[in-house]
Amino acid sequence: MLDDRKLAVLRAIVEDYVSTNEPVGSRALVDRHNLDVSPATIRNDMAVLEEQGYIVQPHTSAGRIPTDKGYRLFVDKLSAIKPFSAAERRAIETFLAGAYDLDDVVMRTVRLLAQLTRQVAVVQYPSLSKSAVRHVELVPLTERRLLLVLITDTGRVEQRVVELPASFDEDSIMHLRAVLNACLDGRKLTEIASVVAELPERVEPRERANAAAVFSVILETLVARHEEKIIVGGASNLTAADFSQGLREVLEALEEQVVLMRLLGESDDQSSVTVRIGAENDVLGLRSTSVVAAGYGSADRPLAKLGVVGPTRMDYPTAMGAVRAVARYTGQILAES
Amino acid sequence: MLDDRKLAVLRAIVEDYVSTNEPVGSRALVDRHNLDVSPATIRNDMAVLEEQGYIVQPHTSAGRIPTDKGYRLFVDKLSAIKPFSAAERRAIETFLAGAYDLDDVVMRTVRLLAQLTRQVAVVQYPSLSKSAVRHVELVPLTERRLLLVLITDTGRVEQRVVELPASFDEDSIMHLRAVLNACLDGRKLTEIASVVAELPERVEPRERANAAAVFSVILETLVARHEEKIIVGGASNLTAADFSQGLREVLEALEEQVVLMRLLGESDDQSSVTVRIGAENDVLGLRSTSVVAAGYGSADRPLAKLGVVGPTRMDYPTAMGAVRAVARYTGQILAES
DNA sequence: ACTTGGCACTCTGGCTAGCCGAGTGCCAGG
DNA sequence: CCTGGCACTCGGCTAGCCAGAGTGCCAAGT
Repeated sequence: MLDDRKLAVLRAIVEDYVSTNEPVGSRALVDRHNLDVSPATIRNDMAVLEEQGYIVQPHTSAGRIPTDKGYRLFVDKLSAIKPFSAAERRAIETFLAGAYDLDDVVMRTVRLLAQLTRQVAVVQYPSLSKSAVRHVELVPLTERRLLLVLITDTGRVEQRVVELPASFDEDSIMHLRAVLNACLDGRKLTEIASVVAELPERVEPRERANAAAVFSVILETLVARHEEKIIVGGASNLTAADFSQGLREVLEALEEQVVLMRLLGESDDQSSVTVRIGAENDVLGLRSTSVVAAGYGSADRPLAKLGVVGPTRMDYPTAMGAVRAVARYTGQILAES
Repeated sequence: MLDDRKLAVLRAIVEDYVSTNEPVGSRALVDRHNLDVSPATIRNDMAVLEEQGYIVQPHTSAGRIPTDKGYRLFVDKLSAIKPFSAAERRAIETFLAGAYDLDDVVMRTVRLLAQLTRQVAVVQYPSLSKSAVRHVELVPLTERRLLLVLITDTGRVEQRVVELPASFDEDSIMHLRAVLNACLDGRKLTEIASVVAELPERVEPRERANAAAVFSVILETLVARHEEKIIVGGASNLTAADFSQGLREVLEALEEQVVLMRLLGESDDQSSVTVRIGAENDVLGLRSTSVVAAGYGSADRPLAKLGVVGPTRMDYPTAMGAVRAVARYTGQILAES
């Protein structure tokens, strides 16, 4: 259907358009890339590409620009992920290695990714549903209130206030704490539901009411609606690419945790880099953006996702390279701790 | 210097310009507000106001717009903070009351503030330096690593990884934990420095090396550089007001924690609402924005700051009203827990 | 002394017309 | 199948113009 030269033409169009942000014409193409044919030939090729929906012209007698479909073909067949040089990788590694806790790792990751790609970076905290419990702590707040603190093996710390039906004494808390730690330690959060169900038997009858309150908080807020935390950085990079449809919608979408989850979550393949182009993100308001995402974590233990969001007119090879490299190193850092 | 009518004119100019975003001329003024004088009179007044630096005209023969100095006078003398209706206050209260932990309170606050003012909202977490320790927890991670978790009375939870010089056993950790809790519980973080200095005496000699590592982490990361956490919301509201100087700078500034701290921190008066207009924020890049901020927390116990950032052309009375109301209720909610 | 109406002046913004250049599509010939 | 040529179509730029808004100043009125 499309011979080699036509594909080369498409690739050239994408590359030129990404770097210049201007519709690219037949003449410019033969000049910039060394295609050994005349502009007229290119024009014929472009006519075919347009007919097939890979490119369009904004107005009659302007150059062509790629469509979502064009970018898709480019990403799938015409480009290779740009690998990072040794120096760059070392820079990434040392930058991330300086972090002193999970919050810091995530913050550094998002900053780094934004800076490397000059796009908006999005990083999800290690998913609760994939984490295991390392420690549970109960801290008395007032007469009838406890602070439940749950620490996971990825270093994430979750806290919830528990309202108790009855007042409590130090001893019963100690006991409850011991029971919780004994039973939950090392368990994945996804397994906890069943474990907790059996717990009531293991506490004194007179403490059951309070214990039940604690258990239900664990189940409700930590397991059932396993809340995922996502942070965004580099929003100022959005101003560089002038969006056809308002910048406003994009910013709004990026403030919605739910939307972000969908953006990252949709990528099915856990290990490698996935790209969603334009309308492929069925999020209204992000129709003119692309998402490059990857999972991070060690191979045997995926933790969560991270990625960048930018205009469809994006330097995909570089972005994919950066996302892959950062995901890799972030996974490493977290595995070590 | 400025008689009553001139002040009224300035007020009218500010109000009109804020609502229309267009330079306001003498005719429009007499029409919209019921000043019982002719446009010519207004023109004379405006000439004086311009000479004194309260207003300028963007080009010859356009209307006038207020200068920073003009807004300053308006805020100080010509406007009253717009109080919220009972219904509005009730809405705020119920919205905030639904929160179930500190993170949630802060998140709701920032959302609420952004929505009420249609500006960018900025909320600082309860300041560590003003918090007291409620509980300290040590969780073993690996052979040589501990996770130090510190819970404050404002519900804030801080965590740090501690690298130990020697391996440890369960007992020594238990002991250290007990010592820490006994000595630090209830202490303000600012007092801790002196307390920690005396601690080494209270641990067994053979545990001193590890204990010292823990102490130094407490001092370094929690006390010395008492890190303040700030979150931002409603950035999409920036797109409404088209900034003279790039939106980019503003977004960049809002991503810098340090800058945000300065913005909020500068306000000296703890209790009431303070306003910084344009160049009064000596942050480069925020020269064309104003900051309306207030402290929150109960009267006897200030916790931190919150506020909104918007174009100098801002509805100050409403913004001040919203900031005051939200600060008040957030303070209340946190005092209760 | 302040206010007022009148008047001349100065801009900006929008509109139109016209030109240039870039780029295309098509066609006939190699 | 490629190529050069050619007519055609637009977008963007410039120039010129007009209308409208707004001002500053002045002389007269209260």
